[in-house]
This record gives sequence, C-alpha cells and structure tokens, in this order.
Amino acid sequence: MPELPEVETVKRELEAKLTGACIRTVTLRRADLRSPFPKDMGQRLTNRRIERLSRRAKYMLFHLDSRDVLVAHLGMTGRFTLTDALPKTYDTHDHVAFALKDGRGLVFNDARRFGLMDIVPENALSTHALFADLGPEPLEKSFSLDYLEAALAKRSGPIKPVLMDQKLVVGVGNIYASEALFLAGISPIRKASKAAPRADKLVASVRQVLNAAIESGGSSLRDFVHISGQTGYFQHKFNVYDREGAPCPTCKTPIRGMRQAGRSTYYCPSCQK
DNA sequence: CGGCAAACCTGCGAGC
DNA sequence: TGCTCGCAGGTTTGCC
Repeated sequence: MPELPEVETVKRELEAKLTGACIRTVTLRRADLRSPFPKDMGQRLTNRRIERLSRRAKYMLFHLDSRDVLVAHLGMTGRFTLTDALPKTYDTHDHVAFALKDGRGLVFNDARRFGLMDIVPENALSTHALFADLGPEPLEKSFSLDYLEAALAKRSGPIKPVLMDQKLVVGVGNIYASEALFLAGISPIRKASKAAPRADKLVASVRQVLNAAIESGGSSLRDFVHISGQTGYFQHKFNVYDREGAPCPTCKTPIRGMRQAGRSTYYCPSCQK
C-alpha cells in the first residue's frame, strides 16, 4: 500500500485523533511481523500517553510520555484502523490491538506481514539501525539540488532503482519513482551519473509528485485504506504507472513497461530521455 | 562498496 | 467453479 504520501496521510489522520490519548492495554495477537516484537513491548506501551506523532521516511513514530517511541512501518499491506471500540472478533491478520483509556480501539492489520513495530528510546532514534542510514526527506531542504547532483554522480546504475534507494532519498517507492521520472523527462534506464546534470528537474519532480499525492489524501493508490476503514477511491490518475500500451498524456506514444531490479517500471520512450 | 536477484508472506486477478 | 501462475505499493540479505 504505502509510499511516503500514504504514510503521511495515515500519520495525519492518527495525529488528529490520537494526540493526547492514553493507551490502556495492548494485545499482541502474534509474536512478530517482519521481525519479532520487542519482548517487553506490551508492558512499555501500557498506561502510556501518546504525546505526538511524526513520520521519518515510511516509518510512523508514536512519541510516548515515557520518552519511548513506538516505531511502525506499514510494509506493503499494513493498515491502522481506529474505531469507537475494539472489535468483538478479530480478522486473521489483525496483529496488534490497542485499547485506549477512553474506550476507543486501534488495530494494526497486515496480511503480508512486511510491516514492523519496534520501541526505541527517543534519544536513540537517529542511531537506531532502521534510521541510521536513511537519506534526506524529499520534502525538506536537505534534499537539495547540490545534494542530489553529487549523490547521483557517484552512482553507476540506472536512475530508477537509485531513486528508490532509501539511502539516497527516503519515501520514493516504485510508483512515484516512475511518475517522478516522467515529470522530469528522464528515462528510467539512464545511468544515474548521467542524470546528475538534471538533478534540479528531478528534485522538483519528486516534490511535485509526492505533494500532489499527499494533497489527494493517499487516494492515488488502489488499496489504500484510511484509518476509518474507508478505502481509497482512486481519484488520482497516474501518467505512466500501470499504463503499459496506453497513450502518453503528453505525446500519445504508447507507454512502455519493463522490469528493473525486479520491479515494474513504466515510462514514455518519447518524452523521457 | 555497488548492483541485482531472491527472499520474506499472503491475497488477488488472469488464464486455463 | 477451481486450480495454477504471476504479480503486488517495501526492505533485507547474500552473492557476484
């Protein structure tokens, strides 16, 4: 489900409804997701107040009054659902259930279990293995022309997989990588180092694509589900993603599909050089 | 170190 | 209808 815009959308929705809420108890309905839950996770969440939420890359961060941070990654299929009360019966893939002191319930469901949860002391976040090697946030100033130009110059492989490398820049996944390259007019198979001179255009395109998706509230992705349980309804139209054979919105040339590093890539062979 | 394929796990749609 | 196959938006691991 999620690239950066979807995680940001979930974070904002939860932030609006969860800031200041207190956790009464947490039920772990299995021992692990992508990796095991910390042994004392339930205990460290019990009776804690959620002071604020934030996001780093595709990780959602629940900042607790204990100075611990609950780190949650949605993987491919992870979703949070906030309801007036916890359900009487659970879905097979409801893995973590939070009972709040005000009676509401928050459930984390993840069919494929590529998601992750961990608890990290706030002052250890930046050095934690999950965060230590992450690149700059694409919507912040640190993702600058100078930075990207220098980073691309060092890379020999094709630009599209490089753009998805979270060490280069975080939050750009498979869909928005194709979309950003289309907007920038850069071919996904061009060598990253040869795209470096056009880093200015790429910075602008990445930001444009992500901001547009955030503004559409994550509704660009088929399977996106809001915390209310409401499914996304595909308002946003992609220019190239999943449009193999369809006409390029700019020049009508059929969009081409291919695979790079095991992932599907789409581009206009005429507009993107 | 860089690049790539495979792996993790389940669900779903396409095709037979 | 039911089976098999291929593919899915993320990240890590292990092999060149």
